[in-house]
Amino acid sequence: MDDEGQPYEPAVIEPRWQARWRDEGTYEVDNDDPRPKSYVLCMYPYPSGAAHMGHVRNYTFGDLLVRYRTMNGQAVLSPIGFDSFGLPAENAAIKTGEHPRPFTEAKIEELTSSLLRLGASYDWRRVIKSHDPSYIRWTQWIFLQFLKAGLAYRAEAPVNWCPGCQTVLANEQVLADGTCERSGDLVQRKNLEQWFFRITDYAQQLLDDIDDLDWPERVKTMQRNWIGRSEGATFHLPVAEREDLSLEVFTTRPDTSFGMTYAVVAPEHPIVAELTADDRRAEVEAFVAHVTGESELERLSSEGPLDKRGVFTGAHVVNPFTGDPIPVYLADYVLATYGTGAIMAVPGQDQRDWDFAKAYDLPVVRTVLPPEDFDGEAYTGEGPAINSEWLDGLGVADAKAKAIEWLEAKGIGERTVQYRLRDWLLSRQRFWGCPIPVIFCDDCGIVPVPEADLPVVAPDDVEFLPTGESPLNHHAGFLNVTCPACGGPGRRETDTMDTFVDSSWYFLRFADPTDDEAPFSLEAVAEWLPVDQYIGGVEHAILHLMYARFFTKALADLGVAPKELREPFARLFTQGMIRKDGMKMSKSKGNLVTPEEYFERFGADALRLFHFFVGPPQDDMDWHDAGIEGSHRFLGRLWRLGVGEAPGTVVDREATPADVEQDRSRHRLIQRVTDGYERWSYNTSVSAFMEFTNGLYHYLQSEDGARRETLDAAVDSVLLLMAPMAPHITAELWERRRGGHIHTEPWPVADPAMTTVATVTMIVQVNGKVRDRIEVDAGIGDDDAVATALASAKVQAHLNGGQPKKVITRPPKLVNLVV
RNA sequence: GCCCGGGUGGCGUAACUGGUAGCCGCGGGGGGCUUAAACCCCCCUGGCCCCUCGGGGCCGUGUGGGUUCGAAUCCCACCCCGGGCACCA
Repeated sequence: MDDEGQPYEPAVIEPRWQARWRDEGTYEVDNDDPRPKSYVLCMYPYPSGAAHMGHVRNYTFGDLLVRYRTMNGQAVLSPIGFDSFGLPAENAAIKTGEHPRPFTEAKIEELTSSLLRLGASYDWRRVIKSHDPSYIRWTQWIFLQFLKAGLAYRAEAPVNWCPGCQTVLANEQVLADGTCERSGDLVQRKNLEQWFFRITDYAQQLLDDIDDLDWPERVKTMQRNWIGRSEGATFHLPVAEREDLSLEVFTTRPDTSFGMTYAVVAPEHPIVAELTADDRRAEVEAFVAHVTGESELERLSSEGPLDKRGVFTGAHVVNPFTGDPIPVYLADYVLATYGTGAIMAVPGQDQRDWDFAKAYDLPVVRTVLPPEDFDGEAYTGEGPAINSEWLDGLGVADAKAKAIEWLEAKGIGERTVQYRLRDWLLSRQRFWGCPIPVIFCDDCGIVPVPEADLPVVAPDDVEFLPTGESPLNHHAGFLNVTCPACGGPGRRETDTMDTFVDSSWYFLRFADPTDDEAPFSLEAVAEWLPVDQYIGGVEHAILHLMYARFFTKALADLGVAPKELREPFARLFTQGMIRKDGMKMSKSKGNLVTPEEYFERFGADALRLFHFFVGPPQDDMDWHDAGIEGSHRFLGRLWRLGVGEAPGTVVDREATPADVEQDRSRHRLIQRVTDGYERWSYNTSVSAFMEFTNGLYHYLQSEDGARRETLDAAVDSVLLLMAPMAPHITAELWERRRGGHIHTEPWPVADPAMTTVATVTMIVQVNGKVRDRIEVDAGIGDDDAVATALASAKVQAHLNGGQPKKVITRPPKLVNLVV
């Protein structure tokens, strides 16, 4: 590039435009904006410092949509916030003794500057931070509404205790191998008083409403599986020789009840002590002690011999179907928390029951006739009932229905539905979270903090203990309060909320972020919600999305949110993960790649373009930066076109057929790119830009040169179409060429008359093999197509003088001659 | 084990409803510009074979079958990779 040229310098132009968008409030929208409304939201980030490539990918996709829809004349709500409570800040505090707040705020600053440097467009007036007292206040207020409505409750529950984090974990935070997702420690089991949200009240709604969501099918399936609805029956098995006692079981296969040859109870089940025969007591107690002392890992991984996993109680219950007494066992694989904590065992129809029966030498009775060629053990398939008296001959579904009718008629059981979904345990024994706003009083019990006293904010003068225990437990000023009900001495709850609580309503607050009368106004939420397009990582497919859906439904039912608002996110897009060397990119693995160096070397536009180009946005990608330079190179080509420094000749003339053809390809580009943006097919859109730009270089260097008017229209169209992808370079070139602000220009529209092509390459096949390609008129008919095909010497050579037996025509694209 | 995705050049990918497989880019090769290099511009680039150098033939989308005039695309079976769930009664 010579000194007189106008070099492409992203490091100069990008910050200038970023400052301008922020200072002018280009992407600020008011709630009474008259344009059609659209709400585009990327999942708000945990502020861990400067952005990494995962953030870049997420916010780049979101930003394209915001800018694209804005150019399409919509008022786009595009807010950003920070999920700023959480463990990393607290762990840092424990290490350094510094309070998590300044630490967190510094991280927010860093992340904000990365987002700005990326060119992401937000309404910066609406920023939300979970740890901000004005946000804490309303999170606590919502908690109190849930408490009032019975949706929040306190219960003693076996919990997952992480010894490393000194805290309780939700089931979701325990990995499949029984370790803590954060610390990697082995999770233990412990009984503690904890706060829960009654999400199970909404299990059926959460399940039903999945159907209407425009979400990836994969995510919908995960949610359905997580809720895990199963239909069946619960019924009572009277304990033999104990008039007063019965064992309640849940089964999905009441049709197989005649084959029930024993029953199994969870070791933690309250009935165990009463059930156990005296001569078995020692052994049973040893077993229970062993099982409850087991870590989650040991208990779940017990795949070995079953004879160590159960114990006979010495008691019998009566199978109400046969009237026969059957033995009762304890086994570690029966869960106290699912169903009734006890099961009927039908070894003939359930493989696990079969295995247990074999290990303990218990009888097997088949109640469904297996097919003749069946050579397995338990048979779980379809077939007529056998050995089942009045059910014999019925198919599975009919037998189920009849068995349930019988149970209900006898008054010993009923049809029931069970869900795998558990209530949401939200207590965390942490400091850096939203305090749970209740006070314990010896006289009044649990007393909610009066709404006027909110927010309850953790004190600053605290000392972080190396044990990891929350300093709130030792802060007298925070701990000791007067009971708001009786004025007597009270003690504050020191647990804080799971950070998923904060993220369960932030998208509502964005509609009305400074409201100090309510978490948000009904009107503001009605204007913007549901979110039209939610964008985030697939790792949040289950928990965050489930909790946010629950909150939305509960808040709507409580009248806090509009009653009609049943779902928070109408459309969801889950982008793929970025991996490095086959591993998930994460700070803890130390394989984070940050965008800063690329901003410097190639610019934000090149990095953004690379993310669009590298592959389909929903696919996982392995990080490699090989393509970024290519994106930068392409932007350089665009730049030279834009400033008139691309090689070739430009002339003023009346349009020649070649000029018209060039302009047609411009219209096809508009069509192709617009379609690509709608379909999230960004990689193909970039490829269309490159193809088109290559075409312009050829056009310029062609013998006749480029017609100025045609060329200008082509370049301007590319700039407009690329503005959502590469907002800085397009804005800069537009301003230099045309004046004004490209991002407030209307989206270009293709002229349908100009998107068609005059001639098409027709392929001619002989017996399905391509033998010739002939340029034909796009409007060619069957007969002409065949005639053209037969006229081809190449085709004739392959026909060997014979006549085709069959001719398939798909004019103007194809003729296939079959000999 | 069950439920989803996905296997296409050296690499990332494209091919929208079955109709030219490999667009675009990376990497590689060649040429131009330059005193030189970088940048930039142009051309070539799936494999094998033939060739009169213009081209021609065969093979080719994880494997094996099938449907069809025609299959990367649809069906069956299998292999591999990724993700989710996993004693849920």
